[in-house]
Amino acid sequence: MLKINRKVEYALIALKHISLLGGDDFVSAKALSEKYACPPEIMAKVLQDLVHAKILESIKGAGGGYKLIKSLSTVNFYELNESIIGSLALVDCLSGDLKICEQVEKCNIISPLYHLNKKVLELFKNITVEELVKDKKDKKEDEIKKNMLKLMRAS
Amino acid sequence: MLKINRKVEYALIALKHISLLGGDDFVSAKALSEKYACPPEIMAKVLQDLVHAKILESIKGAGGGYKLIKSLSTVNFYELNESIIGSLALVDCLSGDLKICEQVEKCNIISPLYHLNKKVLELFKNITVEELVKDKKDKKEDEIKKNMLKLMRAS
DNA sequence: TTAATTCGGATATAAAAAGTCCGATTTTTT
DNA sequence: AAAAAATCGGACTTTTTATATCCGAATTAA
Repeated sequence: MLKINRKVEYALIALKHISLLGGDDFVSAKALSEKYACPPEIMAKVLQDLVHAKILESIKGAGGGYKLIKSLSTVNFYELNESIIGSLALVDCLSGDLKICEQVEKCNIISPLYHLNKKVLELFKNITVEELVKDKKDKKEDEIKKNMLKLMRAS
Repeated sequence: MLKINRKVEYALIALKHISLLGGDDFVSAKALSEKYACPPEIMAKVLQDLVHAKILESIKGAGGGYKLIKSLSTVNFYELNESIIGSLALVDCLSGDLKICEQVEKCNIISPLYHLNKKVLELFKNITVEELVKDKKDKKEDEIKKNMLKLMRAS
């Protein structure tokens, strides 16, 4: 519940890698999937989505791959999500896809949810992807990784 | 994606109804489920969760039901979610349940996601359930309902 | 004693997310 | 010319999560 999509995580991971590369270097889906231990097909699809969104450019064929063609300071987290999974919303009746909800007529909480939904989306819109892939280590990161590794050893 | 849980919606719907009732009136799960067109068993479970969270009090037996025992101004939306579905997080590795993530060691985006996650949860913590069930009609609500009904007729 | 209710566990169904597979195309390298 | 390394995109399968249902027990008012 409230989870962001795994593909969006892969996108951030890939964009961080690619943005650190810089220049005219191309990186392939395969290389990224190996480096970050995720399924190559999914990484490939995510990168394709980013091409469609004009965030990356692709070169086909042997030696091909992807490079950045848009400054990540001009892409916000809301847009990134939309590029990959489509419409975002806390509840279906507020999503762009307008799924039918049988409860509408009886529903007594539409309006407050609309405002809450708006706030969350605004939060996402106010965070650039650049900020999310910025290369800053902090204690939090080490702490989280440490705890996770401990947990994994224990199980 | 990013959806809040349907049970939480039922909880809000029920709490709004119950808070408008006021006083010492009890309302049953069955009555609520009929009024708001949702499955009675689910409404019942949600109400039980709210009893466990000491937001409602229940009276068993014929003529029994639920009433409010806590001011909704003292319950925030984060707590409401936790009462009903447990730990909230944008990604599993940041949830209280600490699910194992095979990518941890390779992951290069933990820290920014930690901060984003914190912001969203803080947004939820800063909204009281009282605000969410406040009885204010606005144009948005009418607009949304109108669009939804049009959509339903069209299909 | 019966009917209406809460309570809680178990299970089933449906929907969504995540992952896999396949075949086509493009381009470089041999 | 052929082979290898890539992107591309559709279809499909599997897994997980969310939603819903079912059942039986306990409680209490009528």
